[in-house]
Amino acid sequence: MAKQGTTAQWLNEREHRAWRGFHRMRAELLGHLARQLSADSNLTEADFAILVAVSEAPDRRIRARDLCHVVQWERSRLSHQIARMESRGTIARQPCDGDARGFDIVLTPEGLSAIETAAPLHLVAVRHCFADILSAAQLDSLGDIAETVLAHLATEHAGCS
Amino acid sequence: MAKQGTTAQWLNEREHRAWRGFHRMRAELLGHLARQLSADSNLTEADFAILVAVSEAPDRRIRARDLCHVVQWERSRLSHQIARMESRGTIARQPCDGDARGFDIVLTPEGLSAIETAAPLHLVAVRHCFADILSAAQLDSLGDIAETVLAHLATEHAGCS
DNA sequence: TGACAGTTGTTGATGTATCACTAACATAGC
DNA sequence: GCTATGTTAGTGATACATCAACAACTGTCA
Repeated sequence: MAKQGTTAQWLNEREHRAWRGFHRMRAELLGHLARQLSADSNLTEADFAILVAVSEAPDRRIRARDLCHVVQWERSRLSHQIARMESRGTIARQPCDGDARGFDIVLTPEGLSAIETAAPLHLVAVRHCFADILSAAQLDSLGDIAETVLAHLATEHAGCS
Repeated sequence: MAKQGTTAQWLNEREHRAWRGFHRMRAELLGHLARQLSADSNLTEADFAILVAVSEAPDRRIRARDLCHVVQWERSRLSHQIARMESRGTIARQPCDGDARGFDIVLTPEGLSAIETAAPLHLVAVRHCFADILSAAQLDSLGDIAETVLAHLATEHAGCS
């Protein structure tokens, strides 16, 4: 690996442990939950997120544009995902009145039953591998850490770059 | 959303904050670092991981099988990544003596210069968005949390399921 | 009207992840 | 030697993510 005259300290032991740990936790934990979800309900994480968002919307119907904001995805990513889920029969597109450009996304009966089965199972998995094995202090600390990092990134983006 | 007679407590305020925070931190932080890396060095995170691993191996040469262990990837995932990087000219495959099945991965001159440029820039980014904005206590706590979760998942897998 | 900027959503190319499969090898028994 | 069995190595098919380019519609303003 290279070193440059422009300094930039290497990570010390503590920093390195935190960074590596974060990476490995992310990889293993999310991988585990995704496999579990797929085995239990034949849904992907993406499917699950969309189904939850639609099922929580008023009348279980939401315009694609608004769904983008709820799940914090880009339009294109949502468009591809919607197309896949439509072909699998969990959701459907319906015209959106007042604006011929847009579409409303609604749950099909299959989609509704899928999310009603999957949600409690997924909750148990999150409890089992995450919430129940960490202390209150650890949960608070993780919340603080995330808040700190996210706030930093937000100011970063606000100032453009 | 469904509730089932089989209980399964919903996440409380503290648990929910930690879980949502972890998810959003992962998405925003890793997304930011990946964009930065791509802009600075025209490398993906996967490219970076492989180049680091190869450049740290003895003689800057490592057998595919061993590289799998170093980066903790599945063979198949590595195989695809190697093919892409070979086509982009950052690494090359060479026959491996003693075993006609395997091959060694080596850096090309382009690959070497890419990693020597990228590594210090990436380090600065990790410092700036992560290591430098968290306290020592927070770094320790995150390390502990990751260790706890990973240890739990390991025993989980050890006992099969 | 009609030009035009902004919004909404789709598409295609490229990159990435995972599963199921085949090829190469090792070892044991005949 | 020659099969049977199991392991390791790598690829192909399929699904998902991201980016850039595009098409369709809306509202505004001349």
